[in-house]
This record gives sequence, structure tokens and C-alpha cells, in this order.
Amino acid sequence: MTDRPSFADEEAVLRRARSLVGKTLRELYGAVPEVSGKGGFGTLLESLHFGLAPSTESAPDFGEAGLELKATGLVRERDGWKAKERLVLNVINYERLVEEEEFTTSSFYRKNRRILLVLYEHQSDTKPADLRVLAVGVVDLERLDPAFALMVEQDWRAIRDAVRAGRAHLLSESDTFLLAACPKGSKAGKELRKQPNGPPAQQRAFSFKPAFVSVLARAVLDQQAAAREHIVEDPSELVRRRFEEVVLGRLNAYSGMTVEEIRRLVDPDMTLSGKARFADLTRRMLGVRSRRIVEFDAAGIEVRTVRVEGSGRVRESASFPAFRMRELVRQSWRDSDLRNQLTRRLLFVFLVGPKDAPRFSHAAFWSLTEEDLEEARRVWVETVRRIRQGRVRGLPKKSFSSLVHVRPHGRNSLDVDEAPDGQKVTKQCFWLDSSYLAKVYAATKPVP
DNA sequence: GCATGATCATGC
DNA sequence: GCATGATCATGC
Repeated sequence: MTDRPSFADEEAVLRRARSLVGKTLRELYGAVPEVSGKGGFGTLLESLHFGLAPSTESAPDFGEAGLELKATGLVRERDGWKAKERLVLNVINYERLVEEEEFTTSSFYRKNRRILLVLYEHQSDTKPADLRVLAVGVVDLERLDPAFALMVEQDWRAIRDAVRAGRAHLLSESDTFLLAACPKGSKAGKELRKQPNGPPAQQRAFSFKPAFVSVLARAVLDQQAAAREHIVEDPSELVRRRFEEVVLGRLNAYSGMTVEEIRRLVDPDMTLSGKARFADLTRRMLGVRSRRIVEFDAAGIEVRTVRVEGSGRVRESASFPAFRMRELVRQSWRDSDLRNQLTRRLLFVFLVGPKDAPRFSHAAFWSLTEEDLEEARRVWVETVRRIRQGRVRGLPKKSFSSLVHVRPHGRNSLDVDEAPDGQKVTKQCFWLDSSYLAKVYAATKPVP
């Protein structure tokens, strides 16, 4: 039994929630119990502000209003607020999940259909009671962008089917797009739970992936980015096919065609000029023109167009956005922009042949392995070390790693970044090595 | 042929 | 006006 205050309805809960906006818990409640660590803010919020006892019930926190309370930290980025982390929802009961047939009657859906989202500004080295609430709002799965609702449902099915197949222990967060099965528990592998058709698996919870939380948060903040296009114009398409099939199907329809043939089909008016011309073409193959794609933003998908020479060799490495050295040295690997980029799902589009007239080969989704990430960490750590030492003209180059290296990425040599010690060098970024791209090409190339 | 440094065209 | 995605240019 839990001791629950009764909020008569949604409006009563929301009134209570809105009184938080712009404040910290210490401002509202004075001396508060000392809590720390992850979830500290959420724990205080439940007990102090809403009078909820800790609960592991399968029903939402506010039964009458049908609202599940969740808090999430945001950080301010150049182009708006971004979620600091994934939003962890209910723990997955593998044995129950495999029995579930319909999404809308699932325990996940019943618990999380409507979430009361409390957004606070994340500050490192700040006690939970001193974090400031930015906004509150309701995230209702039924009222989301219809494509999102269907993508969440598809992700739920993918996770369920993996558990049905006895693969709960192999679930990875990169298997899905918006909703993931994330490890949950003290230390990886320590908290094992039974799964019906396979070996004991680490405890996992359903979670919204960070990019999706950012989208949800910006909707609550009413700061949705403008001028964005959908890949899926008719959401019913997602009733029949999985999102990745829609994306790959759309691209792979052009397999074997030259870029000129594709250009005539997708947009005869476009000129194939500029260094990013094949990336421009890729967007039109997907049916959009804008660089901002709603579904890709929400799923954190990064598209990279890669040209492969006839021999299977890739000449150019793939760049990531330029970094600022002063920001880089303040980050930890765990929270770094590079790790964030590399744990996203990558969508590679391979063009084969001479640079003036290549043919589209195929497109494939790709995720880096834990081993790859460990190598990226090594490069990142060394980069930070050298910047701190003032060796900003000698950052890890291609010969340092066959996965990731550092190279200039400015508009020209006058486009500079300032090191912590004041030295100025051309803006730099991390690059994913061309030899790695060649490996991905070989691994994903369809067998003729 | 390759590593490294520099830059282009576009769109946000 | 700048970031972005990608290619170009140079020198060994």
C-alpha cells in the first residue's frame, strides 16, 4: 500500500506542477533532506512537492489523472535546449512482456501513456534541491506527432520480439529509434533477471532516447524548431512497415542508378554543385529538401554520404561538427559531444565510382560497437590531454588511430578557435576514418 | 597513393 | 554570418 495524496483530476495535478516553474525545491521548501546522485531531483520532487511515497507500482503515479511523473535535466546548447540524458521509464518484466500482444494494453503503455514532464536546468556540482525548474507539461503518446507514436510502438514491438526470441541479454540501445531498452541497475551485468526463452539478462528499463527527450522537451517549452520536414508524410505507412524499412526502401529504390539519373527523377531543377551535392541529392531521394528532418532529429540519426572508389577504397573521411577547445576540455568522455555523435545511429549512403558520375550503391544503418567507442575514447582523451598541454597544433592525426582523428574544419585558415591558453588555430573537428568507412561499406554491401 | 591542411556551396 | 557536409590541394 502506498500513501497517495489524491489529486482529483489532471487540472489539480497540473496546478500543483505549475507552481514549480522558475523555482528550486529549496526556495519552496527551505531545509530539505540531503539526497545525491542520479534521480535525486526526481525523488525530492515526488516526496516534497507531490507527497508521493516511493513506488514501483505498475499504475501511473497519479492514478485518477492518469499521469506518470518524470523529471529530466536540460542543458542549453547553441541552438536550443537539449536533454542531458535518456528518460528512464518502467523496468521491463521480461516474463510479462513476452505475453503482451497489443501495444495499447501493454504495461508500458498503461504506465507511460501520459507523462507529466518536469524540466529543470541541469547544473553540474549543484545539489538536486537547488536545480531550477524551467517548465512543466504533459507528454501524451496519443497526442504526439503521429509518426512518433507509431515509431514508439514499433520500437516496443522490436524489444518485445527480441525478448520472445530469448535475446533479452543482447538488447542494445542502438537497436531502436525512439524507445530503447536501457541497462538499469548498479553495475553492468550485476542485476540479472530471468527471461523466459534465454539466459538470465541484465535488468533493463524502457527509456526514451536522448534525442527524443530533447524533442519532447522543446515541445513542452514551445520551442519547436521551424522549417522541418517529415520523412513519413502519411503515418499510416508506418502501420505496414517499420521506419527503417521505409527509409531504406526509399533510398534503395535508386540502387544502381547514376547520380545524374537520380537527379532527373527526384528534382530536375537541382544542380549537382558544391561539395555537399551528394548529401543534397540524398535528401531529395528521401523526399525532403531541408537539412532538418523531424524523424531523424527525434531518433538522433546522422546521415553521411560516402563515395567509394571502384576498388572499394574510400578516399575521404567523414567530418563531425567543429569543436571549441575551451568547451571540449570541460567535458567528460561520458558527456562529450563526440561520444554523443558516435552513439547515434548512423545512416550511410554509399556511392560507387568516379567523382563526376558515381552510382548509388546502397544505404544502411550502422552503429559503432563498444570496442569502437573505446578506441574513440582513447583518441578523445589524448586530444583533451594535448589541448591542456598547449599542444594544439599537434592533436591526434590520422596516424594516431584508424577510427577517429582530428583535422581542421573551418571556412578557411582564418576561421580560428582559441585554446584555453589563448593560442589560435584553425577550427578543428573529429573525423571518422576513411578506412573505417570502407569497412562499413564492405560489411553492408548487398551480395549480388 | 596517402596524410594532412585548406576550402567550397548551401541552408539555417 | 556562420555551421555544415563534404571535397579539394599540396607535398612527400
